[in-house]
Amino acid sequence: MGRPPCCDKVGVKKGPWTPEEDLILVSHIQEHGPGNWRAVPTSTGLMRCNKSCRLRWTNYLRPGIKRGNFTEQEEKLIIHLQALLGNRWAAIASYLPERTDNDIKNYWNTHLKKKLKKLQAGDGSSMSGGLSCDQSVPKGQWERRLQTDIHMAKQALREALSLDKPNCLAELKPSNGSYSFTKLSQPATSSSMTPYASNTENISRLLEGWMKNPPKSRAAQTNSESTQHSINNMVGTDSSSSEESASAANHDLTAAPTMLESLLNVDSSTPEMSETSFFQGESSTISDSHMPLSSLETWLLDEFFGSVKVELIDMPLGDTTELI
DNA sequence: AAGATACACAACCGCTGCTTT
DNA sequence: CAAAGCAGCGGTTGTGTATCT
Repeated sequence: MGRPPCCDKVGVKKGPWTPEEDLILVSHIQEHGPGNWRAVPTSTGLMRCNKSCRLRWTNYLRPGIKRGNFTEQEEKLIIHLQALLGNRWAAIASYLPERTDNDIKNYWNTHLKKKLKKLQAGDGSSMSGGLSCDQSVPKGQWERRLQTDIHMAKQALREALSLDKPNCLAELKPSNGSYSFTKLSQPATSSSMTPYASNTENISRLLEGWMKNPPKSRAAQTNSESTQHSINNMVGTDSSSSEESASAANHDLTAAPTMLESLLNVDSSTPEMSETSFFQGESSTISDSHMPLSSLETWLLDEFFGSVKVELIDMPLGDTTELI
């Protein structure tokens, strides 16, 4: 026999989440962690099915989610990954830790699809950066080759980023006329911080957040935005400010190592704790969903370090080859 | 100003693989 | 081992907002 049913469909609420529901859900997750979704509706009293609770958390309430304004680099990465992986949005999202699969999927369907169509109609070339998957190679052989490649690429990336310590990011800094990578301390959104404060404290902070963010015209969005804002306050992140900085510094060189670091964390055997795996119960799909992609990593190296070289090319900074 | 249409995105639906009993 | 549930994923829909006519 199987398990008892998780929730009956009778009396289950549907539609947009209210701030109150968000609050209840977040409070529950603060206490118990994001897992055992089956128990969430019953223990919280939420008239939602566990699936809805899980989706609301993973797609909206989870800390560290960046919303809106995809950067050019993110766009390129998505296009490239989509070309490689197809519509495996969860796998694609695992390369963009701050974006949800739903977000990426929506962005693809509403923006990138059209953009690509337009471009392809224009000159026949794709935006994927000229990546070529050797389809003639038999699948098994191709995968084995990729396994070897990914190992080598990871090693090279580790060396390039000097990631000998966990939870360290690399930053590109000018030094004596040339650029070099130096380690950064972990940003506030990372797993080094305490994700949840005490329950009552957070509830009051949430409410405080709503008081400071009066409703705008778009009710549903306002609710969600203010909740997210409050939750980010609560957990020590601020998506709006990080969003601002992200869009303002489209060519922010620190973004590349961050993304590349997430690549390095793909290996589940690494001691680093990724954002995803940090949350107990939130099963990390990274190792499962990642196809070994040597070409991807090569492309990332080209894309980010290559662009660094391009950006620096006009500066009298000396040899940039040490970046790689 | 009002209706029509397009757009953006949150949420739901249904399927699949894995886990539990 | 089989049956049933769980969790995750991708596709699709619904709804609010913006823009156009």
